[in-house]
Amino acid sequence: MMELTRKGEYAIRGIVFLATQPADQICLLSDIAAAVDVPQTFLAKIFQQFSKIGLVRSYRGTGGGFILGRPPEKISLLEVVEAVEGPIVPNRCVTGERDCSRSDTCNVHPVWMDVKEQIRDILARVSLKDLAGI
Amino acid sequence: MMELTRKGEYAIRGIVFLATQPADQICLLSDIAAAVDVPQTFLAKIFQQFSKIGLVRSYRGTGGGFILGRPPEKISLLEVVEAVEGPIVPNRCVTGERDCSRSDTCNVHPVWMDVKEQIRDILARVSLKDLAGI
DNA sequence: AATAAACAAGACATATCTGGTCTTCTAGGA
DNA sequence: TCCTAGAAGACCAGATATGTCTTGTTTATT
Repeated sequence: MMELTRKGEYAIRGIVFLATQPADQICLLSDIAAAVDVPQTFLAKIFQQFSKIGLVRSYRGTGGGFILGRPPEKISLLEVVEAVEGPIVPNRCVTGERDCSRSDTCNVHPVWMDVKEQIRDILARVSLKDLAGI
Repeated sequence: MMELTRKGEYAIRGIVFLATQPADQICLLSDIAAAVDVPQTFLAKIFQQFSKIGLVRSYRGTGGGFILGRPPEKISLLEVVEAVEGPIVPNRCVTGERDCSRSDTCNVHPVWMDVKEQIRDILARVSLKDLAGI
């Protein structure tokens, strides 16, 4: 359980690769996909999600492609993962204040809250710079 | 992401309820299912998994039912969760030594190892006694 | 021994999620 | 005006999640 999906795995591989490239170099999606061994059309979806929240910047047309939206030390693994997998929510109770009729009496609740915070902490502390090994 | 399935949620609810009952009281599956609001047939499957690894003990025939396999303070939340959801494995690399061709060069690997250990630590520290609020 | 109460086990059904593909559209450069 | 490259969304197959149903097997009771 608690497994990252392929989408999340591909997302990390793709953006970490981008972080290894020179900061001003616009990378072709096809090159990224080939480099990290991910189906190009699938990676396209992922990078579109990145683009919407500014993790990467996209350029269309001839000579287009992608570059990081911020310096790699300013992008955390947490952001990358949550961008494609959604917020980290170990169980339904933790989702929000809402819709857990048991949350007031549920002793499990605080345990999941703790799990959630620990995971987020760990992932937030790791940047693309760390992962790219620069 | 990282979400517990309903099966896991039901499993916890069911066995925690059992922990609130007197230690020597054999509980009917139908009573447990009703108490924690879970489909009985589904809960049956879950308790069969518990039974196989000794988390609960089952008695068949008239007057049959379930009791905890060990005192509630000797059963951790980790055991319960892993019994029905499988081992905690945040990404595929962490599975084992095997089948991650990238693991040697992959900087993400140790991060997931860390996540895995933190989650396991937290869940291992919580017992059914804690959760039952005894 | 017959019967009824309970769990065991596995086949079956359905809905949702994953992992991808395909087509069409839009933007920019040559 | 072409051609290139990303944007966006429809589409689809397979896996997984979430149950249900049927048919045992075991046990206590009468």
